[in-house]
Amino acid sequence: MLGGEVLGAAAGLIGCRIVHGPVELVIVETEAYHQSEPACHGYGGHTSRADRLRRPAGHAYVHLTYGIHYLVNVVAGSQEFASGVLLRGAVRQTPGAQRVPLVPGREGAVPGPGRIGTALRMTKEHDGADLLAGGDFALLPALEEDRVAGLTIARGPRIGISKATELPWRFCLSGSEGVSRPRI
DNA sequence: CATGGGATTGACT
DNA sequence: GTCAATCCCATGC
Repeated sequence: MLGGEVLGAAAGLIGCRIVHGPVELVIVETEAYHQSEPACHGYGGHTSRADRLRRPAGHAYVHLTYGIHYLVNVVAGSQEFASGVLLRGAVRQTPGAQRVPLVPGREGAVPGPGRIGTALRMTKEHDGADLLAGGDFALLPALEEDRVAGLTIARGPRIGISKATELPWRFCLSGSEGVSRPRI
C-alpha cells in the first residue's frame, strides 16, 4: 500500500509551525490518517471527504466536526491515495520573536484539534489552501533552536476515534505543553 | 428527501 | 461522571 510516509510526515511535523495571519503555533502533537484504515475520512472509496484528502501533499484539509470545531489536516498523500496529518496539539508562538520554550509550565498551550482550529480562526474557506505556497495560511519549518535542541517524540494510539484504535499513529513532543489528554 | 453520527469541547451533576 | 451544541455528509427509504 502506498502512503506509508504519512507516519514520517506526522512525526516530522512536530516542531514545525502553522501560521494564519498574525497567529503562529508550534505543532507539538499530530495524528496520521491513511485510506487503508477505517478511521480515515479517505477510507472506502470516493466521497467528498475522501477526495479532499487526495489533494497534493502540503495542502490543507479543513473539516468541521460536531457542527462546531474546525480540524486542520496537512495532506500527506496525492491523487493516488488519501492520507493526512491531523494537528492535535500546539503551543502559541509570537512571530518574529524569541521562541517559546517547548517545556512544561508555560502559558500559550493549545491542546486539542478544535482549539487549534479556533486559534487559527479556521473556516470552511480555508479548506484546500496550499500551505507551501507562501500565503497567509502556511506551514513553516521548525525554528533552528528547536531543531538543534533535538525533539524527543513519543508515540501512541490515536484519540477520539472508534475504529482502528490499535494503530499507534499519534505523535507528540515528549513532556511539552499543548499536548492533549490523555498524554502518552 | 429524512435521518443519524462524528478525528470535540465546555458546562454541569 | 453525563450531556448538549450544531452542521456536514453518508446512507437509506
